Amino acid sequence: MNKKTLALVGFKQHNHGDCLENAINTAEEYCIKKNLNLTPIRKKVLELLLQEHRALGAYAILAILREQGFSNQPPVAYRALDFLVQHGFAHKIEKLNAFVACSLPGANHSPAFLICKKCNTVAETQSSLHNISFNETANSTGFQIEQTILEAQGICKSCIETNQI
Amino acid sequence: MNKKTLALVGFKQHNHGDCLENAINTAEEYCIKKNLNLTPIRKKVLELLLQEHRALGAYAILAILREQGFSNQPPVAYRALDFLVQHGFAHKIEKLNAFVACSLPGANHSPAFLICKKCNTVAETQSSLHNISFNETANSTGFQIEQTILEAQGICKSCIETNQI
DNA sequence: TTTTTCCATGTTATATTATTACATTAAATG
DNA sequence: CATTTAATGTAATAATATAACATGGAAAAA
Repeated sequence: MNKKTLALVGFKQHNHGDCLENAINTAEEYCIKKNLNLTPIRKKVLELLLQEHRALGAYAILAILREQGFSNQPPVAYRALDFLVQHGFAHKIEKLNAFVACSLPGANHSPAFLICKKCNTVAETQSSLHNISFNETANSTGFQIEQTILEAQGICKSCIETNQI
Repeated sequence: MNKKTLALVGFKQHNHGDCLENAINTAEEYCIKKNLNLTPIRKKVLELLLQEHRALGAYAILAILREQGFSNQPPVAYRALDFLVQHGFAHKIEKLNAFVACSLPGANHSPAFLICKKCNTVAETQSSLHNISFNETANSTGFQIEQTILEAQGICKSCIETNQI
């Protein structure tokens, strides 16, 4: 139904079939190595997220799960998402109360996101490259950072260009 | 009830009575100058937020409003908060789905926050000082940023010290 | 001055997001 | 085989947020 072969990662064109397949393989290998249990539900949710380079709400995911025969109670989605987020396969976009697949799996990252308001694409980059000075400010007050959220909302290049026609 | 005279701004001690009074005065002057309507509800909500250097949820605010004789339907709180956020008197902390008074009023800022998980204090600093390289990354892909969210969660100095006893 | 418009608020209803608590099942461990 | 543990099923509800329409009152227009 959503079998695009070309989409956008960070607003860059790429072969989306490969992108998805690679990500799933990486996740599976990682889970084997770390002795994590990538159950059918968890894998399915990861696949759903990977099909989009957009954030999906828990209830959107739940609706798709139901179509595919899984139970459709909220905890089903939230538990799978918790697992994926906890192990770095997905991220929560706080601004949207929604979730995206991780685009930089394995990276020991604190991610940063660009969220396009027009097409809803979410692009991921490394926050650690950006927030050095923020960390320094925090440190200088003795504050110990555990998690940093960096999200920018705006309009992506392609939407700007499309609108200008 | 919550009449502390000493509290923390950005984890720094200060006279909180003055802090609150100054902020209200600044807001009132700004509203006169800009021809904005700082109605009783809006002013009350701003005062409630200013009394804390913590984030308050809309429903916590609503409960206090009710105690003080205002209507207690959700839109009452959300409208006041919308006004305050829109004009820079308050900010939404996305991570908490809650709101804080602006600590740097007037500054043409994009704010950044340090959120202490122990005491719930929220300290505000200027994001523009930090996210330059993030902006550059965005610009280089042609993405036009409209709003940047920068929030760090962790433990503040005072809570670290307290716990170590 | 009257009328109209606009803005703020009141109110009802409902949508959306998230969690708690307990039951059941299946796999892993002893 | 018995026991423990992890994952899932299920019901109920909590917490956050918005839509839609009614009312009131002040300012602007007539």
